[in-house]
Amino acid sequence: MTQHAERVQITEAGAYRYRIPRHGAMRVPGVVFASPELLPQAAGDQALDQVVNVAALPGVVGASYAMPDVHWGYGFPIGGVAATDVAAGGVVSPGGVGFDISCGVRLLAADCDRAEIAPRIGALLDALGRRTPRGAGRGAVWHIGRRDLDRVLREGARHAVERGHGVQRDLERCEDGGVLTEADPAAGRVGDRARERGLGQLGSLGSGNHFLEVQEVETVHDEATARAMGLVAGQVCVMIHCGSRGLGHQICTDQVRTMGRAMRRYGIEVPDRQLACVPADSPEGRDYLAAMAAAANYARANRQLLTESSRAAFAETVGHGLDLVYDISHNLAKIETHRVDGETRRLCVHRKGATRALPPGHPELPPDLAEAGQPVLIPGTMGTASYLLTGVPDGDAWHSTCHGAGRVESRHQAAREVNGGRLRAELEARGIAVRGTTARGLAEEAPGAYKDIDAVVTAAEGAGLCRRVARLVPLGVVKG
DNA sequence: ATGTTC
Repeated sequence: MTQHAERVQITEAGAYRYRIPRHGAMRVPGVVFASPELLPQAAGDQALDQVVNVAALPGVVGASYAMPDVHWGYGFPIGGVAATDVAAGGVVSPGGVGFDISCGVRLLAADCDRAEIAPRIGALLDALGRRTPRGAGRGAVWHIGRRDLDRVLREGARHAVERGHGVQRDLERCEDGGVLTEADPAAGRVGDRARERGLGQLGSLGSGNHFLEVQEVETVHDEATARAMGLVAGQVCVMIHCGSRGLGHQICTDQVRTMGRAMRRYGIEVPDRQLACVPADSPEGRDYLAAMAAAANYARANRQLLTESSRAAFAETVGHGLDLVYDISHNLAKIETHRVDGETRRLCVHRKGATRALPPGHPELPPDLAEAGQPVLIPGTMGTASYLLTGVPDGDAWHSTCHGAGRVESRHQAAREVNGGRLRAELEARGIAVRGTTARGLAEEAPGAYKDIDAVVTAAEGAGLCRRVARLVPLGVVKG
């Protein structure tokens, strides 16, 4: 029997902004950035209940935030952002990062326009498909031993580049330079099972909503910023959306198990056991963050290897190169410094299905992007648009914005309503080349199962979280 | 998301 929670009470609080006043165990209010249409409304959708639950985490400051693409997730909503004050016993929660640790997006810019590659798009997609292991399970392009895997976990994309998989400039265009140096995959943090799964999947795409797309810059909203990021209208790009595969999933599973036990020792109570958490500055909290960083490094190395596969496919079919625009995660907890009530505080910022969006002038930007701001990469649904955004001064929610379209139908529901073969034919008829894995996999990712990406970005921009730079549309898609 | 149910 299903028991439906009482509807969460929300009030309008400005442009594309709703507020959930504090009640019950909430330590801070909830803030939801959305239009009326984007608010979770399906019966049984408990995303807003999850926003309320997150507001009860020990040490949480500001608000429990939800982005316009928010939907139900494990403990935390996907599209949720919450920060805790580390020095005040603020917690870290694996549920606030998600199972696909450091899942993220990479955008590559080709030195050619659509017309130039149009005659060879089929051959290009064939080559990309052939070189990109995808779907559930094994499939690596870089076969390494345990010692090298340990270096991947410690050094991320930097290690891949050191071993010849990429160029130095790639690292300059990765968040954190492609490596979280606090990673520590010591035994007890990253187990044998996680390592075993990771060894067989380096350079693979995965499944679900992960994809590799050849895209065209369809609309440039801000020419100067787009140019500073290396993009002009009509240009061909590659967008890669994937994460830490089975390794990240296994690390999350293992950490959630141990954290559930540790939580009781700290006397922490949470409204949902999926919000298991411990103080970020505790032995168990530091263990989680070190293991999470190792998984994040794997994800960044993985995207680096997928980049090299794409470069090889472009070189052999169309004879063009690919420059990295940026690589950004949307599933991560980060220790960051922010102003809270007039004081500088160290916060553990959880972004789960939410993207960091640094404004122009932020000290963490690479020098050649200092004036433009951080490229914020928003993958849309298969067959629809994707966006390049940037951060804004005084960006809300600790400089965060949306991460994608946001699912509104379950995979099961989508698969029941859509015929994968027909969907593929429709995409091909619209000129979008498709290299999929299974018909069911395609059906589960049908555009109708997601919110409208244009509406999500309009809400994120309207709420003052980010600014549009360019809109990209697919020419061909390789689906996991 | 995930060797799609340890």
